[in-house]
Amino acid sequence: MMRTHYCGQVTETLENQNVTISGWVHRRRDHGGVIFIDLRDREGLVQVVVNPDDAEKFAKAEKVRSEYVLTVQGKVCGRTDGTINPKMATGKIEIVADSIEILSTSAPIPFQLDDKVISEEIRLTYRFLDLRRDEMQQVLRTRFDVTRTMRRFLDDNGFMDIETPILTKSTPEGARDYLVPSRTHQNKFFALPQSPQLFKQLLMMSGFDRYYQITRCFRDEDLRADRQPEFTQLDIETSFMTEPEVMGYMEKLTKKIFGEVGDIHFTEDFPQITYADAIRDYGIDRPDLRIDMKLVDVADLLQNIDFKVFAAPAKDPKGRVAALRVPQGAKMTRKEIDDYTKFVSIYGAKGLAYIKVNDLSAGIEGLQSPIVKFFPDQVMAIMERVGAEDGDIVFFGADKAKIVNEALGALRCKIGEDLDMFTKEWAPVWVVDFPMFEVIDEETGALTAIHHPFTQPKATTQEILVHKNPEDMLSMAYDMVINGLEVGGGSVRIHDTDMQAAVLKMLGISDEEAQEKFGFLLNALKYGCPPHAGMAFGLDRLVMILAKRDSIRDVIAFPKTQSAACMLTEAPGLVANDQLEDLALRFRKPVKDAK
RNA sequence: GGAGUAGUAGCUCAGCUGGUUAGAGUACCUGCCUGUCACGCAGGGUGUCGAGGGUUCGAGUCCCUUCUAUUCCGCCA
Repeated sequence: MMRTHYCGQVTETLENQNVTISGWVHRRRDHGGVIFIDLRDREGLVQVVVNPDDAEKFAKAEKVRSEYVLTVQGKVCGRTDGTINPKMATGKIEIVADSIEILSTSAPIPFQLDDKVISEEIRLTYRFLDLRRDEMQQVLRTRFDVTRTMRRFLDDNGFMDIETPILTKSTPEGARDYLVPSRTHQNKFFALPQSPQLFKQLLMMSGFDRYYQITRCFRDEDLRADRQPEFTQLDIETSFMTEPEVMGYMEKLTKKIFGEVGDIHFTEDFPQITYADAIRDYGIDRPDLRIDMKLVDVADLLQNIDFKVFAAPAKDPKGRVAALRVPQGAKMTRKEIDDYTKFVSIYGAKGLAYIKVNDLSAGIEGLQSPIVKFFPDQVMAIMERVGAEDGDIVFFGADKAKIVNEALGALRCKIGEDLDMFTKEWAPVWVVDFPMFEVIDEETGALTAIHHPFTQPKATTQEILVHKNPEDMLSMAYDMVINGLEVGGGSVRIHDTDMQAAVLKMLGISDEEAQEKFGFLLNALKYGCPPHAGMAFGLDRLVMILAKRDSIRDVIAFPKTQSAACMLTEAPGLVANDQLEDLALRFRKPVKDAK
């Protein structure tokens, strides 16, 4: 027998019993006449004592090194006063070894498991060792707790887990697809799913009412701390449910996950904010509501001043002039302001004007700023509108609305973080009333769907077709945002052939293309489609915030690097020529060399 | 595609304005040690300074190119 108990579970309740434990040597302390071995398994550590009463056993203990794998048989003994280790869960006892078996030796490992800093490059190259670290063991356990809670909730509420294909069809719009060449259909390709979107809609048409799946999705786009080329979604779809009903279920599920896994209890309904309000107040469609600051429009006050930097965007219908008041920010140094100026330049902002509020009662004399001289008559009205108080600093953004929103929106979070302006630990919010379309080409007016082309607009089919400003049309889409992170999104889907055709038409997708790319869906719509709606949660992101990590790489067992490579397996790799021949593929010059 | 940061011993890092034989902690190896728990003590080995090129009497240090990791912009319904 190799194990009667997990190392971490041998406690004083087992005193005087004989146990067999197996695990890794976490540390060995050799005192010459007695050897201590901390043995580790997934449940924790326990101290093994090896006495020199048996030469063979002792010789083995002397040979043992870190990360050897052992089976130890011995008696659980209470420790005497003074040798108890209160830092260990098993510190009141130790196992006095009767026998030791070395199951596997280990070369010295490239880093120590309790090193506080290890470069990510090394961690990912030796991920199997990195995952031995307690931190990573905990994170993966949290991840499992989350999926288990999800499954329980959904099972209890009549949802069915149904699998959908991984080898599927490339669809237009959206992200770049990962492609898989077909051997049996040469020169044709499968695509890995960006999400099971169309399949889950088809399942609704098949009558499976309430579906869920914890499934992998693939998008061949550049990576970020919260974006991997393959990531996991909790995918959900329901039939015959209204928008509020679906959102209600999703909110309940979310509360359950946070409650059970994180001991974080959201007692109130998640607030809802419209997309338009989110952009106006926070400059972004996934506001971090832990920070109280808001953007304030001041364009109307500045249209007729001589200061072109402000006046021009103030008059431009596509421009925006907004202020961000930072309470007690006037103590910022010149260098800090310069750094923030540099920060907003990332988003295309050409500058970052500011006014330090030293003494409001002194009027304009009490303001310190390089720009007040350009609009002395308006400045006090602006101070009043933003609610300025002594000791504040007010930043200004003036440009195209998109630039102002992104720059001040990002600045808001950055300053909130730098000055530790968080007013609460958790801030969930629903963002609703997304626009249906977005203009992607100013010249041609070409549209793209903000959510996806199967989202139901808040309009009739007729209205869709004759809408003069399609970019003003709203959709029945909703995002769940927690602490400024989009953790999930969904929508009510189109369940009517004509409406779907109308939306595709607005998107400039021809009948032929629509037929070729998702004719199967359009066809299915003809045969009795229930009203349906759903949502997808980003599992990695949920786990990331629950585990308080800054990157989803930390909550994925084997993640990819920023260049979408796996440091452990060295994927992607070359393949044999035969394999290419089977697929009727051959190399051409890499795009880089061809230039 | 673009901007920033980093790359020196197995690991984490120091190495200033260019100057002799590149250091520290830790790991590792050897010896000693019967109560440690990051055990202790003594001793020991150690490097393609990411790679390539250049400037210089001389480059870890300066310049150029490049690779890798990472953060962000673009991109990601």
